Amino acid sequence: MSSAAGTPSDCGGHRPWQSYHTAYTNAKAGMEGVDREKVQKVIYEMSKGSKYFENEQKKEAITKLKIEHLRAQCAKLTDNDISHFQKVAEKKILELEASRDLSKIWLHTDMDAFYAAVETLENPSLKGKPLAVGSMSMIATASYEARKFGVRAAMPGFIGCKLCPDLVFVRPNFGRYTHYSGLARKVFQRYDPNFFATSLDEAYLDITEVCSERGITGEEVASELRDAVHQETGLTCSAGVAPNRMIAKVCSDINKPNGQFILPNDRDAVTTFVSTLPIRKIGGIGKVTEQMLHQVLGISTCQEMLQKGAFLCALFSEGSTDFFLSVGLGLGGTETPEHRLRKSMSCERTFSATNDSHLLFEKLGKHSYS
DNA sequence: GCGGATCAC
DNA sequence: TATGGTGATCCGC
Repeated sequence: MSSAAGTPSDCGGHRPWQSYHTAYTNAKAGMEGVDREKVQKVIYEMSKGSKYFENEQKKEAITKLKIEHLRAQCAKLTDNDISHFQKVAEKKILELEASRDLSKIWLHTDMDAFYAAVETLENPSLKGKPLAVGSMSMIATASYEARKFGVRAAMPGFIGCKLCPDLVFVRPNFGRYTHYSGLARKVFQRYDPNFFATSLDEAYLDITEVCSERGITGEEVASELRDAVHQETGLTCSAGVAPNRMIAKVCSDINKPNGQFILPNDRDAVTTFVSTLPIRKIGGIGKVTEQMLHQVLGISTCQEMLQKGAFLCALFSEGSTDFFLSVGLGLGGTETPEHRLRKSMSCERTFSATNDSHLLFEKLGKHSYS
């Protein structure tokens, strides 16, 4: 199985910070000129030895085991197995291709550094300053000025301070974000009354109708909508336009902030787009899945999902392979999903680590009904 | 079924 | 000093 050889992981060497990757060490909009090596080192130095760090390492060890297991399974495959799964994959790809729908135009919008932008709007003295909305424990959103220092959402504030000593902190004011979110949604409503929001600052719009009714392109709708959002909220947003939601979401990130990217409803355009697209850009593929697919099968781009289709079918569940092959074809989300009700509600709070059984029993008592 | 893992925001 | 909260889904046991 030499074709599926992963990259040798050069971990635990003399530059240990290079192998410590957290959710916020990823490339993101606004991080272009950042000295990644330096940021990595600071994060590592400040994390090293903490309980959090230990837990991260434990989780990494589990991922490593999973990868070993998948590699072993891979090595067991006979030529017969492989040609069998090759046929399975080809059949599946044909089925998926037959389901391709290029008749819809989807738009994904994403407000730029939303919480930080709202706080700056409410308090203009913050303009131009590196700003973190959150606390010393957790940063919810970082302004673009802060991102230049490597400060990012989901990073603990004390590390942000180390990276950017002049970092200004503002506590989150969710009432404000809800208000501005409502203003933006009023705009979305005009372009698609059935639009659906995935968070306060993101939404998907099916703009097929508005395009055909007004005889305008997706690009024109995106410009107009972003203009209107700016007029009515004072905030900027970015947009992506594509034949399905999966790709539209990727597109909205390309020219962030205050930009847009349009992918035409054309099969070639879509396949060319996914041919070099890193799988990590796709919603649903996170740090772990990326590592597994890369280190077991050598997959980095969406297109490689198709080339390694037989191995995907051999190693993963039907649901997973369907998803992976769809990613390879650039398919995903053309129908408007039916409105679904929330299935659960919860409320939790983290308390500081303790071994004190008295404190723990007290917590337990407060939270039990009996 | 349930709990753990993964993912997103 | 210090690494979140909420909701969903999938998978293996």
